[in-house]
Amino acid sequence: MGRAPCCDKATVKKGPWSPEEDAMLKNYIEEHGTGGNWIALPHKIGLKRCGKSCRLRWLNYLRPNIKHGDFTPEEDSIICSLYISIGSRWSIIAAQLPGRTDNDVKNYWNTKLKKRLLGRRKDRDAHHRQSAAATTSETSTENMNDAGERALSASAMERIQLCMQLQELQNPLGAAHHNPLVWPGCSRAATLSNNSFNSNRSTVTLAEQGQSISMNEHLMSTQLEGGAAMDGGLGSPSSAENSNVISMEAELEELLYGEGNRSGKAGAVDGGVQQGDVDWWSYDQGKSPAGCWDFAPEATNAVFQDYTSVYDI
DNA sequence: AAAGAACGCAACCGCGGTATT
DNA sequence: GAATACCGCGGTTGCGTTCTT
Repeated sequence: MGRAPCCDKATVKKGPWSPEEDAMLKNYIEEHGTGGNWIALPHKIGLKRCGKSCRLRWLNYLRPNIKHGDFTPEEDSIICSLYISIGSRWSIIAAQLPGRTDNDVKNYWNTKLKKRLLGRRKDRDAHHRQSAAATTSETSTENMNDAGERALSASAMERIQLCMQLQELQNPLGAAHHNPLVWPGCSRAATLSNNSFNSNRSTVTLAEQGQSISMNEHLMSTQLEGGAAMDGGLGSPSSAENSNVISMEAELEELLYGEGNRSGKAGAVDGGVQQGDVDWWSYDQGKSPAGCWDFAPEATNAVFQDYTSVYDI
């Protein structure tokens, strides 16, 4: 037995809001506040809208100081950094971007940033399918990996891919072959994979405060659950650790805009994937052992194990 | 110029968490 | 402790706009 609906769907209006409805809602809230009860609000105003719809409209559109469009490179960097560390926690990510709503950030990620970073996936998948069809000698290990990949959510897959890209950038010589993936800001993963955590510690510039803090400190401060991603924040990093802290921003910048565009990244924002961007899906195995899905199956398994352990999939 | 495809964004839906009774 | 109601979130959908053929 499901929960009773919050409103009568037969009498409630749906679809785009009219300027009149916007004005009614805005005027009422500015004068009286929400009253702590969104469900009752539309009745008080005389709107034929669901309370949830009113709340969404207010938070995403009518609220003062809302910014729309034109995400800055700094905002791009923050979104990517946080997405890699905490996944699709849009409300938390949006909280670091003054004037941005979670819906805005989510849409921006889905329509722009994800494509910019992972846009090669379709081509790569098509190529992979062709290769698979051309040969009947797939190993059982490979099949297991395919199943493992399918078992992960799209979000998890994206985060794995992004982390691998970052690791590749940080360690182009392929040492990552011996260093299973470490999630930025996650010492538990580092422990599980017997790896150094320091080189992957992220630094996020908080646009609102104009200061830089480590991703771990940041995540602790955002009161995320005491799970995996937060463990890296336990205790203060030693001076040795501090000396090894590498800002993720530069790497993200490179991923987002390509090395050739780092100085002119603003222009690249609107251009999508361009020549010079990191060609993630075209990496071959010899060139990038840990930087793509083609690397050794045992490494893939380690990645999945780490990931599923840490994120409790 | 027209048709279809792709894109971008606003809005909706359903679920989990939490407060209240 | 159970039931209920609401809030807030993330995923998804629908539709208008823009681009491509």
